[in-house]
Amino acid sequence: MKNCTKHKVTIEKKCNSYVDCNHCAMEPVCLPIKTGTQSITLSDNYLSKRISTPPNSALFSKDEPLDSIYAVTSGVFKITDTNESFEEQILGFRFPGELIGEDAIYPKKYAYNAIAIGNSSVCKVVVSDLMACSNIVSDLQFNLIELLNRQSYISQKEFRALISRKSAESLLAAFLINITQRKSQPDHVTDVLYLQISRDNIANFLGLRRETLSRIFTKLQKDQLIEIQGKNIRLLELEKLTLLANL
Amino acid sequence: MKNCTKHKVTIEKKCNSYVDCNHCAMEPVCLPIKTGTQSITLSDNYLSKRISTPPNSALFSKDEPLDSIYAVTSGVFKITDTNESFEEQILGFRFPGELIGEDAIYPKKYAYNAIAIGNSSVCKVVVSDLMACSNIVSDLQFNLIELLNRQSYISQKEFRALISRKSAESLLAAFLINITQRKSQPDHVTDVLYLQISRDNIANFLGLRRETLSRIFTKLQKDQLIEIQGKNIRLLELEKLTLLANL
DNA sequence: CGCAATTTTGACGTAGTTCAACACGTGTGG
DNA sequence: CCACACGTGTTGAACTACGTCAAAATTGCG
Repeated sequence: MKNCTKHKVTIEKKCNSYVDCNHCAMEPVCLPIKTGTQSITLSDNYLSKRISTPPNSALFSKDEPLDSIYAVTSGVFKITDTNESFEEQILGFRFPGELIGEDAIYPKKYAYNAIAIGNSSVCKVVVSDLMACSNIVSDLQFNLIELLNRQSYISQKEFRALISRKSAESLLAAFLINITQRKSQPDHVTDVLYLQISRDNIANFLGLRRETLSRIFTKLQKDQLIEIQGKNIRLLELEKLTLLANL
Repeated sequence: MKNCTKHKVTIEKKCNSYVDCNHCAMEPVCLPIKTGTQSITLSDNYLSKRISTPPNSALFSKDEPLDSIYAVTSGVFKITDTNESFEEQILGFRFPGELIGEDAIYPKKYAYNAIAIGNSSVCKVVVSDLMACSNIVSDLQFNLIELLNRQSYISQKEFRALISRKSAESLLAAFLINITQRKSQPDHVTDVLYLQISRDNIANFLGLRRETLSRIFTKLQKDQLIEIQGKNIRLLELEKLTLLANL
């Protein structure tokens, strides 16, 4: 647990979206260890360990054997694959409080690349250690199941915004809403987004050309639905945007 | 376990894609119970129970509280949601050997509707029973984690074929390949598909108009990549189709 | 400052949509 | 048995949203 918090202050200065252990996706796994009487030492020794990741650095790459599961604590990560033409294909993003690599348990190797966007940080949990712990601490295994399901839920939601060949306008609206919800802390919902993600990355993810995305951005601004200042975006009409997102 | 197999013969006659327990997604959960000395009776009493589902019947509906997880044993199911315009939106399909509803553990309610296409059948596992068992049988919980991850892996693969705004041709190629892989038993890969799924459902899932889909189907046939006889489709050039699927 | 990377704007082409008609099979009722 | 409706699938012609290519504008960084 110590490891989860010791770098908190320095990172908060750089990036407003740091999450502490209370808002961390890994909490259900860390928590029983923290409170359980039998295994406090396990956690302190190795269960979760903070790692800082510079911009564009890979947490892991596709097809590498599963080693650890990560929880984002600050910054943003992109989940990518490389297509036959060796172009990057962005499959999703991961924000603070969300997991990365948790879906590699089945084929025991990572299904995608995980790359930091900007300065980011994660808590790393070595899977073999986690499994070893889960044999000792009875609560932990069920928490783990819930935890994996929660991330699966988030990923599915992110994904659903994409399908069904909506118009580019709907796609972007859905994307903005999805991002806003995920970046908002449960206590206070923000309507101002700092999008660390570049237009190119958004366009890639949405399956649009950068030019098209740019036009849609300016159209939404012209229609008074959003206000753009570089990477800062204010959602002016959340209801209208939601309507637009659903076609 | 008895429940998993007793209807086998009758169903095999109607539908060639019945899976027995050895090929069932639920096997890692059923198996330790079958072999473990302590809990044989649990399984026989209630753990898995076969249910037949007539065409267009719903296994469960979106937002219903989580009750059971299902493993498809024959037929096909579609996973759907309803958009703001009350139109059906198909999110995916589930074939024999795959799970349905397994991703509802986190918010404790189903995230979609599950509807049978044609006569189908499932093994039903009540989640509360499963959890109760998993406290008793030590192997089971870890198997469950793997099991959930496996389905998550299958779903993600199905998803990925959709994204990135490929051409309609690539979309259909990717869809056909995905379906073929999932319907093939691990021992023998088929190149002949019986598509229980209607063109309308495929078009809906791929986000295309039925007219467009029809044109693409005939184009692929004209190009000698597939051979169409109603709902039966033979993949003639698997390599070329794979190439096409990847853009 | 100055160069490179990123984002925006404009003009034109195309893939997929839209709308409309038709074809086929199946079930229903007179 | 035919007439008709209805679901499903195919085909044609005009329209449009997005892609493509090219260039300008803006941002960010050494």
